[in-house]
Amino acid sequence: MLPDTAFKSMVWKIARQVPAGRVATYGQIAGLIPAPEGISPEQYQVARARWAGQAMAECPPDVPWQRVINAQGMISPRRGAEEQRRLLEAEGVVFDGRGRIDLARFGWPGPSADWLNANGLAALEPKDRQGGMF
DNA sequence: TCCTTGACTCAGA
DNA sequence: CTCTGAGCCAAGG
Repeated sequence: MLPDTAFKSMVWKIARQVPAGRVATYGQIAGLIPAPEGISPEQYQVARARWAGQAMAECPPDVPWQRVINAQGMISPRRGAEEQRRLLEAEGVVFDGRGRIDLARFGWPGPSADWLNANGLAALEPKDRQGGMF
């Protein structure tokens, strides 16, 4: 589904950096990855978050997929959502009455500057801009 | 070729 | 703060 395999690999690579007990959002992860070849920055800007979601749907077993959630601090409804919540709670993540996680407390700050440099990435853009799905 | 269907996000009411 | 609507790319039927 995703045209660029490198993009998917990058999403997974970043997702693997999220420590237990912390959560990252699709847009946050996608925001660290430069636009794939052939995609205009404008288009990428609005579609990347959905792409990140798509990439997570195909992630290999060694990726802590449960630590990636949507920008509202909630688990995106789908098959397997219950298990995701269980795994997160087991790591110490707390959900409020409506199934939301306080990103101020459990949100992942992002990879270190060193890690970004080592992987040829730029720092997270100021504001994660708007979404757009697949 | 047309239509549907997604692990999304943000602006505006 | 919560809820709604619109924008969005690509694969598969």
